[in-house]
Amino acid sequence: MGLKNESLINTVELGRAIKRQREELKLSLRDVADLTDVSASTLSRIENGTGRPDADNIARLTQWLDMPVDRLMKHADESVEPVIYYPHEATPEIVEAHLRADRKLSPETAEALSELFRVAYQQFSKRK
Amino acid sequence: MGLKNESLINTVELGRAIKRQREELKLSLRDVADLTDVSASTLSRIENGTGRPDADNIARLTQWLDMPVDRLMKHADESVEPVIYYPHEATPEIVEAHLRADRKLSPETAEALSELFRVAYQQFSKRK
DNA sequence: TTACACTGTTTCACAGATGACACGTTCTGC
DNA sequence: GCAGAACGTGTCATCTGTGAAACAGTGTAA
Repeated sequence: MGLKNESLINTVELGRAIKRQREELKLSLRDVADLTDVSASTLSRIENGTGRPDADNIARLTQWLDMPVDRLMKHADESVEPVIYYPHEATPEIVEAHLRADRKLSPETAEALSELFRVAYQQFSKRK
Repeated sequence: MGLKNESLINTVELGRAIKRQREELKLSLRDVADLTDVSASTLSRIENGTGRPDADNIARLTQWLDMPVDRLMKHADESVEPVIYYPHEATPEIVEAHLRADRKLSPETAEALSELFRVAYQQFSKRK
C-alpha cells in the first residue's frame, strides 16, 4: 500500500498558496500569523515546505485561504489496486454487511445476494 | 478570534464515524489499522476521541471513509450533520479477498464460494 | 553615522502524538 | 474443562511540530 514516510497531504502546495496569497495582499509573515493564530515561525516553515504541519494549523490556513482542505489531498485512487480488505473471516454476516453498504446495489439486490451467499456458505462449509 | 486551546477539527465526530463504519463492516480495530496504515493503539484513541490526531492519520481515515475532510471542519457557521457514508463495495473481487483470507475455509472451499458469488453477482447486477 | 522598526529565519525547551509492545479480557475450538 | 487466538486498551520511549525569543538583514528617519 501507500508508503509510510511520505505525507498524504501536499504541504508544499499549501505553502506556495499561502505565500502567493500573502504577497498578493502585501502582508508580512507576522500579519498573516496574527490573522490566522499561527505563529510566525511555524508559518515560515510551512511557506518553505519544511516539516509536516499539524491538522489545526492546516485547518487555520486553508480557512484563511478559503480553500477546501481536500484540494491538498494526494488522492491515492491513482493506485492500480482499488480497495481490498484483509479481514479474517468471510461469514455470511460480513458479506451481508458489505452488500448492504454497497451504494451500487439496490436493497433488493443486496438482500438477494446475501440470502444466496448464506445458503451457499452453509452448503460448502458443512462438506468440509 | 478562535480560541487556541480548542481544535478546529471535529475529531470526536471522526472517531464516531470510524467506529460506526468499522462495526458496520464487522471489522476489528486491527483490520482497519492494517487497511489504513494507522496503528491499532492510535486508532483506538481516535475512536474514543482522545487527543488530536495528526494530519496524516486524519487523511488516511477520511480517505478510508471516503469522507471529505472539510466535513470535519468546525466552520464559524455551524452545520448539523450526522451523515452516514456507504463508501464500500461488495464486488466479487472484495468478497474473494475475504474468502481467501478466511483461515476457517479451505482453499478449495474459498475458491468454490468465490466462483459461485461471482456468477451470482453478475446475474443480479445485470437485471438492474 | 546612530537608533529604531521591521522583515524572514533559526534556535531551543517543551508538549504531545506516535507505534511497538504488553496487558487483561473475551471468544473459539478442542 | 483447557489452551490459544483475537479483541480493545494501556504503557512507554521516541520523535516531531510548536511558539517565544533571539537572530541577521534591510530600510528609514533624525
